[in-house]
Amino acid sequence: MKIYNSFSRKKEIFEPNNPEQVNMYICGVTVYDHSHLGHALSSIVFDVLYRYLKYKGYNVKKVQNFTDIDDKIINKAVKEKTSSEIISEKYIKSFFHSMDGLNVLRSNIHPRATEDIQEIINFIKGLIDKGFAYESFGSVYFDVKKFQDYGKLSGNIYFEEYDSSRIDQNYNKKHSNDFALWKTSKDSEPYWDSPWSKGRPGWHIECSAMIKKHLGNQIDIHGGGMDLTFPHHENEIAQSESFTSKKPFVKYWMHNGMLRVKGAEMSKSLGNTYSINEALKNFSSDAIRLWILQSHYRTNPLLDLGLIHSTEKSLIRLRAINSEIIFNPKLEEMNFDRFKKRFIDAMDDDLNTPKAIATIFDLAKMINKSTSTYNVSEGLILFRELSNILGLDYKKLEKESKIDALEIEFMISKRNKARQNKSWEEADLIRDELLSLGIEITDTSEGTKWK
RNA sequence: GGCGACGUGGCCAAGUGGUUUAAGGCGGAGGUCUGCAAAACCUUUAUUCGGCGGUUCGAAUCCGCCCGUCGCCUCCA
Repeated sequence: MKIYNSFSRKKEIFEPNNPEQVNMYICGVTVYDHSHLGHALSSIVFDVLYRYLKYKGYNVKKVQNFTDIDDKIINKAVKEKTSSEIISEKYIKSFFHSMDGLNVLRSNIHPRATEDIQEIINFIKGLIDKGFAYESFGSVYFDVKKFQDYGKLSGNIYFEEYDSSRIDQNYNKKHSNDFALWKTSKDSEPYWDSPWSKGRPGWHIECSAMIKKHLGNQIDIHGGGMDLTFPHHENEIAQSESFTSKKPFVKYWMHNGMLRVKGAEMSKSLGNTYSINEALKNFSSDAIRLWILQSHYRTNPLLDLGLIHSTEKSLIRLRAINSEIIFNPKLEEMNFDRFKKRFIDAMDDDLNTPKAIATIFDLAKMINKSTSTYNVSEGLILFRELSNILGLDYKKLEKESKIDALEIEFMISKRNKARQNKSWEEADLIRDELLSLGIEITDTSEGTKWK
């Protein structure tokens, strides 16, 4: 299997540090709002990676954090006259609701920054002891100039010359590009006791501390959005490699592309977001997953609800394969191995899900056209096996029916009477009426079906 | 200013030197089936890959120039 490593900027053969065990860490969300479709993109991509690695026989340990203490959470709590715990708890629940709705498997561990404060403090202490960090007015900063490799992931070395006006002059940092490990708290802000001040952790340190605690000094895969490459992931490398002296901290860096909305990145600060929970009211999880996975994960797709809608249509055929195909054991068995090979070859090539999906559509077509001449049971098993890797479960979008089943059956029998009398106009009228209620009628040799 | 990506049919999107005169999805056209539909299946829908040069026996795929679009560099998946 090959994976594109953002660090080397090349596709590399995937060989975990331990041949049977894969340790992966995915940057989670800051919980101050509902998760949006950009988060769905990232979560689905790494969910598929997780499922595929397990399919390939690895033991996989996946950890995804929650940043549950941060300026934005505090601001929101102030605005809503409540505590940051209540805010973060609310949006963690919302996150899980969204992820369950998208059929994203839970990670093995979902650590929260506030639950690992002691590890974070110990980590910072270690960095100070080793000379990589310094205290300043109760806050602690990482001394970027002490870490020779700074910039090796992102290539951003001379960024301090970019725009010094962006640096908050109130911080007492040695260099503009030093970043906070510990922030002293102001006024009524939440705080934890530390050797330096009552305060809270900086953003980047939690990931370093949690990775060390839950996965060890060196991990196989670290994933997240491209927007995190700098400064977040650059800073993680600086912290972790300085603390443990083990290099590389991460063997494979994976970054998904950013979902765009009419040219701009979808982002909470731009206010152009579309929440996952909202999307799930209008589209099935399969449609959202297929739409996302039909583009390669390193591209920046444009959000277009019409495209998700057309994906929903393409699912009709796949759902029918999953639920309606009847195979005949008396017929000669058909071999479908070539589809499996195509699928695996595609996924082995840096998760080429568009190609993998094309294989599933071709497999579906082959099953459909062969049912009367061959036993397609193995094709069906394979179809479900491959679909599962992509997290497609073929459940329909649950919409509350405005009409109950008995009434539908009554209308259908009424229509069939009309059909027997060859009163086609009346029959079509009833069909249209049912359609307007969201009920689709299909006349088959075994009678009329509806869904 | 620095780092980087991309430009493929009406739309979305794979493919990155020869089995590709370009996969798959949506949409369009015709057909089988049907009372008519729907679904399914069959046929069809880019001699062409932003433009111009070059390398090569051979390029959408490599190189150069030009045009255009976009991402990151600041909290963000």
